[in-house]
Amino acid sequence: MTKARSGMVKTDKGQQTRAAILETALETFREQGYERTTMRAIAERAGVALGNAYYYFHSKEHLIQAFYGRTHQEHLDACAALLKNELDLKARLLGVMNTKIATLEPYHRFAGKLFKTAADPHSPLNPFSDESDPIRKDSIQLFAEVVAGAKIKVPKDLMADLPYMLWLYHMGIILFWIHDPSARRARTHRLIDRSVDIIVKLIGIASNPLMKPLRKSAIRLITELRQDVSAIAD
Amino acid sequence: MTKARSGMVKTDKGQQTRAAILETALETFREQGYERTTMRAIAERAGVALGNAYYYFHSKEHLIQAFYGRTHQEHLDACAALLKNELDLKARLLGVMNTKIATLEPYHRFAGKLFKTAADPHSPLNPFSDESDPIRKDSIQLFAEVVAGAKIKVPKDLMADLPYMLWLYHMGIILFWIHDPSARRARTHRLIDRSVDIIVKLIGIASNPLMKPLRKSAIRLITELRQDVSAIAD
DNA sequence: GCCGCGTTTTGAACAGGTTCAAAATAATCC
DNA sequence: GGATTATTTTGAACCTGTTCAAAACGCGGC
Repeated sequence: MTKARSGMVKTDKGQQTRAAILETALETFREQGYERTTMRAIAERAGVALGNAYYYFHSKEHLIQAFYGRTHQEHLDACAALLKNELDLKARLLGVMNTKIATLEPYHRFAGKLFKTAADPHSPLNPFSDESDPIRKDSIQLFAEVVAGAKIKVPKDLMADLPYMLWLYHMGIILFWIHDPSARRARTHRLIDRSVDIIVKLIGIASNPLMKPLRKSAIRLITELRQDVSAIAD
Repeated sequence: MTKARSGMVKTDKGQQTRAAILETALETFREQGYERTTMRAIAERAGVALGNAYYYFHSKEHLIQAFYGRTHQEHLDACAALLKNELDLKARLLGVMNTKIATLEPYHRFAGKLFKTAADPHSPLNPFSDESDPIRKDSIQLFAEVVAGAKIKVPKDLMADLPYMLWLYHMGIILFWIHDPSARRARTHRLIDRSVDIIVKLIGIASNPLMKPLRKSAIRLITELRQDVSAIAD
């Protein structure tokens, strides 16, 4: 997660410099927002030369990827207890979602710019990109646990793709959150309440044998969509 | 649609200059892509000074909005016949979607950058922004016609929000299309086939009286989401 | 100590988006 | 027509992300 992603850091001193730049960057992003933070400012504040920041991070955008990893890890930790103790699917999903946006909250200010760059198909920050693969896998895994640990019966076929579907759903919620200017993200929370309720109901309905044909084609669609998306890196 | 959006153009000569810059810009975008097209190149090719381009378009991104309007208009025209003659909902929706991506195709190359900027909540290009309101309304209206002109019965409550839902769906497809590198966008077309099929089935199922409770809460969710999103401009 | 070599650091230079004050041009009024 | 005002046009200057060749540093081997 917070691993060095490149072969450029060879010494301990290098690690420290890299860390210092990253800390300074995230700190400044939180304070000033992404746009208003210049690479020169980061370098100066971190006590290194401008070029040095580029030695460790290929671009300003690359600084963002560290943010992904960090908040994801925080989120995992914050969810651990809930996932260990709670058995009700609805409560589990609700908890995971609310925790997620709580984790992201300090960065709401620049989250917009973040998503902006992430939406670019050619950007390595794109959540579907190869470079994002580890975190994406990890993130989907989290939703697999949400389902697996719940006392609920779902058909095998649905079970297989449900984690991915929930991950997609969670991306949608984040997108909404980014655009949500309401106090304490009240609207996002309300949206989560409502949508989680519906999702759980839908899972129930979809599990009904009568729904098998529709379920099948929906799953097939998702499967294909998934393949397609991951095939994009060519 | 293609109306001048600012109070800065007062004379006929001004209109012409504005148009020239816009044409040159879109042309160059198509040829070179968005990133590789510099404002200096646009200005030079259009035979004006650099600053003049900024007199008519606040920023490079603002040049994109014209693209929205233009392709939307093209799409409307291309759909007119179908919507007049076809009665089957599935065929109507399928046609509108396939036509949409056909219209966008010449710009696929820079569509990524386009969406990238559009994803920024603070960008006027954001499809949910005030500045995008006219086109958005118009676009949703198109889907209202898709439904209204079909020989199909849907409950009133669903009818009210269905156009918006379909519009959201169509945004999702565009997002996929942007990321789709397959030859002749085969995957996007397949996704459209599959998803339209499911949507039509879902509409059928949701219209069942037994589904009323779930339908109600889903509609409520969408309604709120919609309000929220449009309330963002504050 | 000092040489060689890989790693890290530096800062100047470049590129392209953006701003702005001033100049040129067009429209309006007398 | 001339003066006044509004609109359009210009290009130099600025800012910030990015590149790169050269310098500095750290360290094992002698």
